[in-house]
Amino acid sequence: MRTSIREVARRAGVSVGTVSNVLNRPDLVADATRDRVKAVIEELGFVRNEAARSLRQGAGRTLGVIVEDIANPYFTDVARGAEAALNAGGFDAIWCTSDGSPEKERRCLDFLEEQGVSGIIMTPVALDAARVARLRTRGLPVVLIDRRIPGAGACSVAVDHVAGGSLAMRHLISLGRTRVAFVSAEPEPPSVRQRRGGALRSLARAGYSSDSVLYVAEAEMTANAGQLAARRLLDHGTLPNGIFCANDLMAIGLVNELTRNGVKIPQDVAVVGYDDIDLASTAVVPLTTVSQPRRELGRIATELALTDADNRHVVLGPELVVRESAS
Amino acid sequence: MRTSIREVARRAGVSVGTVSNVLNRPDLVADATRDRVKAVIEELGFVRNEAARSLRQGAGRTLGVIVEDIANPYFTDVARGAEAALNAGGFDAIWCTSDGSPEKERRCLDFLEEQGVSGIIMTPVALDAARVARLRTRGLPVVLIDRRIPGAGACSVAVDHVAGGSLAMRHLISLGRTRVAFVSAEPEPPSVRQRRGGALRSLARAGYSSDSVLYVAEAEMTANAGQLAARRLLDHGTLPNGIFCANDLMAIGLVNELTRNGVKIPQDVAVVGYDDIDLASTAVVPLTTVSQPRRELGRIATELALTDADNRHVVLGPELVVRESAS
DNA sequence: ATGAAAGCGCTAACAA
DNA sequence: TTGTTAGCGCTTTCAT
Repeated sequence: MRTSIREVARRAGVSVGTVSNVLNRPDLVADATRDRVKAVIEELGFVRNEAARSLRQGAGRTLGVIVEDIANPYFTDVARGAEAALNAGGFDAIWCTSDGSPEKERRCLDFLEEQGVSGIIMTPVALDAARVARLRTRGLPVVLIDRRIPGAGACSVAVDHVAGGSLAMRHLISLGRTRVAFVSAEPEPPSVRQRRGGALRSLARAGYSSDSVLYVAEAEMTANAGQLAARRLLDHGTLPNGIFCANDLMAIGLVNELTRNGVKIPQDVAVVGYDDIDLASTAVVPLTTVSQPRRELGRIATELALTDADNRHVVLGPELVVRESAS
Repeated sequence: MRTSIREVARRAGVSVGTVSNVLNRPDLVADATRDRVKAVIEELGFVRNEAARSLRQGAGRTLGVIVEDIANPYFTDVARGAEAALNAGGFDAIWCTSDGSPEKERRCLDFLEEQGVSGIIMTPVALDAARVARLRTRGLPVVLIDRRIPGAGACSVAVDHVAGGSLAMRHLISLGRTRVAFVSAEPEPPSVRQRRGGALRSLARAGYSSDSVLYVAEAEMTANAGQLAARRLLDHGTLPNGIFCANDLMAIGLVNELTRNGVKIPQDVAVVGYDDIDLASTAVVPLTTVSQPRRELGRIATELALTDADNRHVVLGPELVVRESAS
């Protein structure tokens, strides 16, 4: 059986209230008493029962974080940024993984609500406005990463993907690579669609027709999917001279497959990724990519969640990181 | 304010006990009543307060999982395996990340204990036997992944790393690659030391001197560290003709760097990794590696945790996956 | 089949 | 400065 505050009180010869004070407002307790109680706590290895605490207080000191895919370095980096900020603020994080499934996302939300978290940070998959609105009415701050749900009162932190796509495309254009392919996923996440939109617009603005833009979509956004995309492009006949991938993982799989087939990067094809994950800089051909301030994203999300702001939307600027794969 | 069971009871015109029964033992409740209560629950979006529930019941239906490094695909795969099994058993997981820091590990344990989890699965960093023993006395099952702590009563699930290292080395030997380097980390995790031990023994058994085995250690076990190791080997003068890396991430960074420098893999150097992460098969040179049944590892850990076994130790067998990098 | 009520461990308001 | 106590929301036992 777990030792309770009562047992500590008994052994220290004080009341439960005093033990509670030692735990929560030590300055109210006389030095001698405090030391004695602390010694007993230490001796017994007492750990406060958080269930009772948050039941009593009505709110815990934990935030829920729902991540779409734990295997994707992009998400894990955002998560780390969030956790760091959160710990700094004396909070703890409860992680959940939605695995991109709306069903699992619902389960995660239920779980977090049951746990009585005092805020939720998430990368939404198929979140409906009603559910968010309900959370908001309950006084739960909800911060969405990289997506907005209009009219639900939730905050969001996002990167300007249109700008990011534009950045990537303008770089390809500056290298004279205007016969481009866009490697994406189907269904295409909103953020990726925005990147593509920004890219196409830049192409058009530079006076090039976007008719010739190849669109390759795979089922996922993994290295494996990138490899499949590369195979498809190779089979297609003539290769484009520039490729913009939906994310770095895909770019890595694609670059590897192209390299294996004797395609020279960037000479034959310039490749641009998105995210600037750790692996990007150590790829066979170090990857030119669009950097998203991921840790920062997590940090700001945490701040919004902790301040319980309403309807605040922060947009961060992406940055082009030029490496060998497109230079 | 969160709606409570009382509010549901009031609106449905029943007592709180009945609502509780609808939630937990629906068969005890008359059909009509049950439907009415369920309708109200739906309408109000009622979510059970888990704090109160587990306070009352003394134990929750959640397990704590402490992962060393959320960015390492090895751990995330184990975690996924664990979560799947756990959900199947009607449990939920609370994740924590120790980031390889003993200090943070302690915090995670405190947090999980406070949360009242009914078991802990972890990849220990610097866990002391006393702490584990205390958890065990409290009736908390503790399952360690890939490490044992003698005499604390905790269970463990591990892969036979000596066998794994041996597998890798014997394969290199069969390819005639006996001038080998071992790429590791400093400090060297026990599991990696075992792999190296197995490898060296196989070398000796095959009648080769292990004097010439190069030992390269970096600070981490990341792709970046692998790249640094490759640089070191390149600077060293003559390259070995076989390299065994402590894990796939290092192997990937190393293979990339070697490839960039015109080293042909496997012709000039054969490379073997460890883990068989997703990226291994799509690497520029698809990676020969030792596969650990990671999901399985997670699954078994969960089972041990849920059955509250004592001192049970499961050892799984690794498997050699031959791909181009050593063939 | 349903209701009434005790009590899980803790915090905070109040009393001493 | 310390003690006493109500009550957070729920489950469960015992009546009805």
